[in-house]
Amino acid sequence: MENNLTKTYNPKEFEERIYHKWEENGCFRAVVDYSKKPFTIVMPPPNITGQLHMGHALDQTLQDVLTRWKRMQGFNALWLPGSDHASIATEVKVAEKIKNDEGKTKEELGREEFLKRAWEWKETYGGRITEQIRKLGNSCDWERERFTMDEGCSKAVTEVFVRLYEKGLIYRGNRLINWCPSCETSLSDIEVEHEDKSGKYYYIKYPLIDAPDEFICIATTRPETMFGDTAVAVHPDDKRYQHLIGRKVLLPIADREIEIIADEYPDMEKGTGAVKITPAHDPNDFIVGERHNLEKVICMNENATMNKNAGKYEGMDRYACRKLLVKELEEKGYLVKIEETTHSVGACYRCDTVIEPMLSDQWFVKMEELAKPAIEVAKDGRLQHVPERFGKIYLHWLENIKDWCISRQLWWGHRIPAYYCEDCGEIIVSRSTPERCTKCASSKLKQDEDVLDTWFSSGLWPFSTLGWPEETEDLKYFYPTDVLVTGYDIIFFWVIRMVFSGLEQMGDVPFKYVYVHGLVRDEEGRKMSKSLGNGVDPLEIIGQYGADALRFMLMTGITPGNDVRFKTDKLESSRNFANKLWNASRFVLMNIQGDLISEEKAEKMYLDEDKWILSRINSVIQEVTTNMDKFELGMAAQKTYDFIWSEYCDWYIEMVKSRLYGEDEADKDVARYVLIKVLKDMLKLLHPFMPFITEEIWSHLPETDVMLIKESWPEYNQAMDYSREEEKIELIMDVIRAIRNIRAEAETPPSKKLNLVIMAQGKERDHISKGERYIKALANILEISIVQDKKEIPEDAMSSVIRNVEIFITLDELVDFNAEVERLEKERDKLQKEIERVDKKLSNEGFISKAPQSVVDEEKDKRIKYQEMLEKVTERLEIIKRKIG
RNA sequence: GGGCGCAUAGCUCAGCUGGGAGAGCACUUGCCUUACAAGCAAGGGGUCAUAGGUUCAAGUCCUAUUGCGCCCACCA
Repeated sequence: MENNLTKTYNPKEFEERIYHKWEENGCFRAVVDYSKKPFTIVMPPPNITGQLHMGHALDQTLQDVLTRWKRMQGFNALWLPGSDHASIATEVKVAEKIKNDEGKTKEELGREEFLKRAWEWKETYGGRITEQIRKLGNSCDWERERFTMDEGCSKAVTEVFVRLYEKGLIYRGNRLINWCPSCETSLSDIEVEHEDKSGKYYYIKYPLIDAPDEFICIATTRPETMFGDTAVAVHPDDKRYQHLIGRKVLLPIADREIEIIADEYPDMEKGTGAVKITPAHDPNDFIVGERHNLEKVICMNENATMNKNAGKYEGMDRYACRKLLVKELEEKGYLVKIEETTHSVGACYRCDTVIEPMLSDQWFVKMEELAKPAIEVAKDGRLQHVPERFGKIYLHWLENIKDWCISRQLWWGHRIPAYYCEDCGEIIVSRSTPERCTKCASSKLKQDEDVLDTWFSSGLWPFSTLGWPEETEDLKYFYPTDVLVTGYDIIFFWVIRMVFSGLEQMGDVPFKYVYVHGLVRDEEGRKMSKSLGNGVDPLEIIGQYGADALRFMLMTGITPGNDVRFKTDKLESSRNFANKLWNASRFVLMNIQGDLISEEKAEKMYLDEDKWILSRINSVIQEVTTNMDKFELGMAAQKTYDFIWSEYCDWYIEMVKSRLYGEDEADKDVARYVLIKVLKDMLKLLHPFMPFITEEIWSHLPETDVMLIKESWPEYNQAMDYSREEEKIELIMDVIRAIRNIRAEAETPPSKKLNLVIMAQGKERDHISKGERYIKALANILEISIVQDKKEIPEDAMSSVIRNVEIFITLDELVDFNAEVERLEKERDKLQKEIERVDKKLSNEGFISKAPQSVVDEEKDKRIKYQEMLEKVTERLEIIKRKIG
């Protein structure tokens, strides 16, 4: 047993040491063991693009709290860590770095060399991230660390691709996709962020071929796409245009003939009711084009410059073209008018460039069939969202799902396992590189240049990390995982993909619960972002306040699904709490020299306050466990905090001091026993939230050979339920509070010892006499006399009523009776008000007959209690009033 | 256009299945009391957004309204 805690909590002294100790002792390791139930969480793999931010700290702390808690509960807890290659995001970063360092573009460098640099990047930043995860205290099984592009995960990706292709669920198609002209790749629908922006409506005349003086007027926000127009559509019911259907117009500038067609698509109320149809550059127009078999004319290049179909505008950027084209249209009399408008514009989620809908050959996943089982599991409860409302969002999205474009024109990622025969054009999708074309036997095969959407591999994470497609023991034992913890911002990107992938490949949900948390916002409530520069670095905070304080700050006062605000205040208060616990532990350690007595021996000698604190921690254990079961982690942390500070420190330690400093050795032994016992339970309850400080204190306590991380979670113990006796100590506490109150109001220095007279009968008298020494110590009282006769009440005293107990404090100086009257009158008024309120309730027929008996009885008891108190206060008032005339 | 969330003390937020309003910080007063000034003790401060409804009883459930925020959607 050691007792060398420093005076102030200093996390730097032990956090790193303790983490090493855990790791060295394999505390985070989880291996298949059928004697225990598994509890599995796979870590949402952080992107290797940079370093951890506060969002990660929140996300991971939640997971670590759950993991540590379940581990203590006896589960075989596996928290599997890893990182994500983050295809597009990393590629952009690496390209930037190459540009800065070497002044080269990635094309100049070449694919192979570029990938080499990307792997170097991964080594550097991946390593940095794992170090950060360690600093947070996270108890993940490092021996199982994975990367979305490691051999196993890559194998899983190929396997899934091939399987889906063979089932006809992956297809290659020439469709309209979202194109980022800056990243020069396609994007899936959810990778496009829409924002309302102000723009202009351009009304343009398209003259009729057979009647050049007549024209049809269309409205568009993107005139430059007119080079891709292949029709003008009007609604079949639109009377204005009936006579024009089937006739042809001249596409101005482009000098091409296009037909006016009838289609349900145009809205007669909007614009002119006539719409230019550009199937290669607008998703709606694409559909109309399909219906009418229209030609699809592409008028832009991949970098969003105009192509040869734009004639003299070829090579010009789309916006430059727009400007000049409008000018030309105006000059030539085609422009009718320009209106201001706001419309939704889509931008790339990585680089914020306005996306261009483009017609392109891409790979897609057919979603309808895959979505069905994913919908089912959410409906039948096999998959549950915490909080529930996210289940609705999940369902709504799945029920309206569209095919998923999975090919990306990038280099960093899983290359698509499709090969094209240069002789016959056959497409071969294969697990390994084929040697010959399966159709014409040609050996001239070329692999698809594209890579897969990064979320394709993330979607397989819960089983690819456990060894799939091999049928590993791990997979059998740990899958399905238990909880997925993630932010609401990636439900669509990630959660849904994992669910349908898991159901399709594994035949079971990838996890039973989805715990959804919010974002970490800055002190002003703004989203933390790089562009605002308002991000807070978790490592800096850990350096300043310690990992435990950061973790606790993130865990308290939060509710699932809601955003958390980063507050320095809250951080300080968490750090102060750690310090409080630290010092309480120091106090305990200073007072427990020697061996502890046995439980049997202690049990026989418990005093009231021992029973009280034991009973209280027992209740707290029960409540906190219930909260944890319901994912109410913030509430669990709060209750633990309150108990430690307001009950153990503020009351129990203070009460026990008089015993520890007293003469009775047996009494001391019991106090020591209880102090340690309760402290140990507190440390256990707090450990998931503050693992470092609790483990450090634990190591100094007697009889702690097993590390706290391996200890079992405390359980409710019927034998420790002294709740019926709690009122004994609560009465003492009330008396002490009342004395302190009087003292403060009388402005008596706390150092001044006072004499106290208490009038009490029956069991209260008994309780108080047992608690005399605490009253003396905690309220700084010199002498207490407990009386039963009114005659013994000192005349010159201040008084207060607690239940049916009256206390009187005699002061050396004369009591200011006028002030005393005022004080008592306030007390009386308050009691009268209470009685009135209770009477109103009790006189309500409905209340008496319909409210539960226990509630009614409670009110009746109150009525009696208040009445008694009121009588006493009134009587006292009369005496004083008489006295001062 | 559809959906969701929030509105509680000066600030930031808790408040689970309805039964006398809470915490942290800030504020006032007094204390360096032998674990802790990163502390101790005592206090002030709230018609729980508004209006209805259900109920014996509503911060809590229902409806509507207002304000703020978010998500989804093919508004040419």
